[in-house]
Amino acid sequence: MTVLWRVHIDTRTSLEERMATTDSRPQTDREEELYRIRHSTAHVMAEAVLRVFPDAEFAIGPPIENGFYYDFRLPRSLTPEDLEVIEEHMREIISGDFSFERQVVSRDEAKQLFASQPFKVELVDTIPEGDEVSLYTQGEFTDLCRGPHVESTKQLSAKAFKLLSVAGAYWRGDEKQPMLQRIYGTAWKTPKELRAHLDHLAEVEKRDHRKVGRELDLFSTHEEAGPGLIYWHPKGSRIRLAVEDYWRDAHLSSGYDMLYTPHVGKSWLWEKSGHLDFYKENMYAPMEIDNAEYYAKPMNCPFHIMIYKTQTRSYRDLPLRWAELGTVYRYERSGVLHGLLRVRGFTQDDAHIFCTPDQVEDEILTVLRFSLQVWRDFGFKDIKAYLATRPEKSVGDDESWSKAAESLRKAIEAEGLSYEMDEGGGAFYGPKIDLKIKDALGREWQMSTIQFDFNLPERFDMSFVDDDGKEKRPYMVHRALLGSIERFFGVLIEHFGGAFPVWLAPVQVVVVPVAPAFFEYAQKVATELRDKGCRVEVDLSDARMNAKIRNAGTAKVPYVAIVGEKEMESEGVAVRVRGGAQLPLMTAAAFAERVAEENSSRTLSLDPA
RNA sequence: GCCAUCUUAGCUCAGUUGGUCAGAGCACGUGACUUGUAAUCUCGGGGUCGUCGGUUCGAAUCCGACAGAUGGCUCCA
Repeated sequence: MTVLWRVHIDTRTSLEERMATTDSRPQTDREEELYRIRHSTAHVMAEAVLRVFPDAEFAIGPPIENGFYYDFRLPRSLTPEDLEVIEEHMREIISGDFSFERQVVSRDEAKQLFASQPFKVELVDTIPEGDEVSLYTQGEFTDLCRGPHVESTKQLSAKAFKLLSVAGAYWRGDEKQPMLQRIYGTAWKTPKELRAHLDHLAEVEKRDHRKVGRELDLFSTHEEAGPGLIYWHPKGSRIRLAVEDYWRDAHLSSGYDMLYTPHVGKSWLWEKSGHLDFYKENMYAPMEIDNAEYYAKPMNCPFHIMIYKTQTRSYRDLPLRWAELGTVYRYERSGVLHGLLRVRGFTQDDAHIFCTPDQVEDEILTVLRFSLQVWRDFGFKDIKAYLATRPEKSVGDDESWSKAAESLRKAIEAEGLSYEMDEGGGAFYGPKIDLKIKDALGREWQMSTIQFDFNLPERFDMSFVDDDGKEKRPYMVHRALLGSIERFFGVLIEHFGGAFPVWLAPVQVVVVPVAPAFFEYAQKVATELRDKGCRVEVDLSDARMNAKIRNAGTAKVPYVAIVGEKEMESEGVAVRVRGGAQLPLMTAAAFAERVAEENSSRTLSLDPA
């Protein structure tokens, strides 16, 4: 309720949260088995912790995606060395072949048993009336637990788990509650699966956009100049330009108009919109100009509405589709900032659609279809929708809500998208569709959002004149496809691991002369490529050819055009494709043609064929 | 914001118990070499060891505060 329109939250998959939170049992046999393994490994870890810290107080320890965690209150902070000791104890316990014994007790018995465990006592009281209170015991450790577990520790593998990290976590996730220490671990059926998972984690680390961004000289942040604010370097900016050029073209040819609006607005605007009531804690402090308070904008919507209201709008004018790459500033708590994915200043690829109630269904379908096309063009094919409906506290009448939600559902089904319902998960001002996009490493990212707004048109008293001559309230839909350009860039970097397709690559071709004698010809080739619109660099340094090729490879440049005696004679180029493949000798003109074609068709793969 | 960890040259990192410990590789500059598909060699410049304060004869090293970064923190048997 405190948030009017946020697309910039929940940077990463909520899969983990869902597994940890929902009551849903695992779907498949394999999931069921892993669930038991992880849950049981968590108990084994708790027993190991108990051995090291006899005074430990235990909170909760559920299985999560790929692993498990357990929260404790301990007499001192854990160190990485502690994890090794705990792991050692765990291996010992696992090899001990202890069985997991289930036992049902009364609430009073449970409370007595856990007299020295305040968190457990609290948990007993949260078990719904009528549910059994069950305990699981293995070895010297007994836990209040719903189960299920493996039958015995011998069904766990001492070589298929690993403790990964220590983190702080509030008891019951409430920042007013005590801070506990959480140990995260991963557990699998076999050592091979564990290795595969650890390899996956290594790959994720390798592709980290913060690392790749520095290596490829794409962007930076500066603590002296303010955290969470992104500096786009020339190469990063070049990629952004390619993204924005595409974005603009796609919007213009899909019936959108473009807007530019100010970066700040007087307090009147934010009072009117309600942001100062509901969103103030996320806004930058006001600056005073001529005795008035101005705020840096956290959202673009009020500005677009101002433009809407400059004229009396007729039903004949609608729908209006207004898009803006609007840069907004939001105060994010210091602990949540993360590279490009969670920042304090960012550019939304924002749009607002104003339409009549009759047009809503078509508009929603069109905007959904459009966003799917955009994602496919960037090489993301695995997309899932989440349809969020009316929460308890909300504005607007029932009819509008159900009509809006219905149009969202119809659009999803018309596009054949798989989707999940998020009942009551809509914003207070309207239902929405969120799209989650899976990247090359199988991670889900929440990027696009399509949201109805029954609040702002009311607050700003927006209207259009209908065919019966009466003034009516237009429907307003917010939508962002890429979300924020910064965050999209971060995901893009990790999706491609920095090896961008030609149409996005900041440098598409590096021309490498084999010796200074061919510098002139190399420049001629570069000019020919440049004339065809290719982004090309010539390496005229006095480094050796091998070093030049290596540098281009490290920079993940798609093509290296090598020129020497043979090429000069035939006006050709010897092209090496990123990854090492070699194209057949071709003329410089033919190569330029090829790159230009890949550029304009936004080819994603780099096939030598 | 809260918990933990971290902060040494542009980057990646060494620096044993506080006492020539301010180092290496890459990058950068210089000179030589003039090369056919992932690193040629030479020499050189560069850091008040995040900031401020404290302990000590002496601090990159120990203590505290602050800043930033990193891993986490809705509900949760």
